[in-house]
Amino acid sequence: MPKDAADLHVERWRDHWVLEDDFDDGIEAMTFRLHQLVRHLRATTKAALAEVGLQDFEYDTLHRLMIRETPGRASPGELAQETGVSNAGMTGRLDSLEKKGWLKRVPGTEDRRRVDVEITRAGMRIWNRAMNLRGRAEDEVGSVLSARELATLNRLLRKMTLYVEDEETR
Amino acid sequence: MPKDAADLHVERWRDHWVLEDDFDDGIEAMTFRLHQLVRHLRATTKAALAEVGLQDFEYDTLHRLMIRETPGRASPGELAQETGVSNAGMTGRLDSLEKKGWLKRVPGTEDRRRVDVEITRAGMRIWNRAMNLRGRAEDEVGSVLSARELATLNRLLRKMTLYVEDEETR
DNA sequence: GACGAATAGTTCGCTAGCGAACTACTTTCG
DNA sequence: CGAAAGTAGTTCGCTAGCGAACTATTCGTC
Repeated sequence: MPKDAADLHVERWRDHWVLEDDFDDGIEAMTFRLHQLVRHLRATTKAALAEVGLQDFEYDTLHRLMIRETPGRASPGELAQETGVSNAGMTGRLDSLEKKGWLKRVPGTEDRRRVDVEITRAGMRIWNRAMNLRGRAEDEVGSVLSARELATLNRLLRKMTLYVEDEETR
Repeated sequence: MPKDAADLHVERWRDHWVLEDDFDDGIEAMTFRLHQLVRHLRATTKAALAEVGLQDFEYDTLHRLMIRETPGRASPGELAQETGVSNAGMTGRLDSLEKKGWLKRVPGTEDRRRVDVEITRAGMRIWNRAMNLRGRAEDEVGSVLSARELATLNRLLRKMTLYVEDEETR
């Protein structure tokens, strides 16, 4: 079986270190691979988005806005939470996207503290184009797995994400 | 079977959108979960590292320096490549770590363009403390899987990382 | 041996994002 | 009903990192 960078990493690890707390090689390798895959996905997504003139934080924001239960509409706080960006960071993102005409801020009607964020037609168009490109970039990595393997992978990942989601609601 | 955020995401996706290019739900869910898990791992690692007074970019740099084939010694260019940070970014990281006394820069002997980066005793001590804490944070997530499941997960992840590594050496 | 190309690392101007503090508004409690 | 507490979003000063341009050095070719 060919070795990837995580295998080499774990092997070197064993060669060089006597560790206070024993590390689970399997978990160490898993963590290494997860980071590596996400790093790759980010890079390929970034390159794909550049083709339509979007940066990844722009796409991320428009995408999160569009895939909500109320598509194309959210509050800044909701978007901040769903993207994992701080409220201040989301304010900056919205400033930038509003300036480019891809979304607009509307004062909340019932609660004057609130702002409603709405995507514009221009925003929907560019999001749509970007999404198709990004999907293809991701398909390349996923396509090395058979349908059955992909289902197994998702079942195992879900086991961890359910735990993570539970942890995050406490 | 309980549903995680990726399942809900894919379901809503189907409800709302007729898409130009068909998206593979399995790949979409996988991508969503990978990002979610890495985001969680980053957050838990960050919290753990704060206990010894390290920021994640500091730990990342010291860790990459220590797990090399030449532990504790590398060039800035090598570290930049292995961490995925630009040369300019790595220069800034090294500036900061050198200032704190955790590593030092030594002029290369054979090639005067080069700088050798070496970890200090203080750097090794703080890295060691941080690594134990980080390992425990990661173990929590991985421990929801059985040993057999972890092996299966790693086998499927490796299939993708081998593809990714191949792509990146072209 | 000289010159151009390539490489290693740094500097510079800029950006996306953060934490803390702020303003404006809503809710809760006495 | 008014004051205190809490919430929504923004501002501000700062940081980690980037791309481009730079300096210093090495290598390759003629």
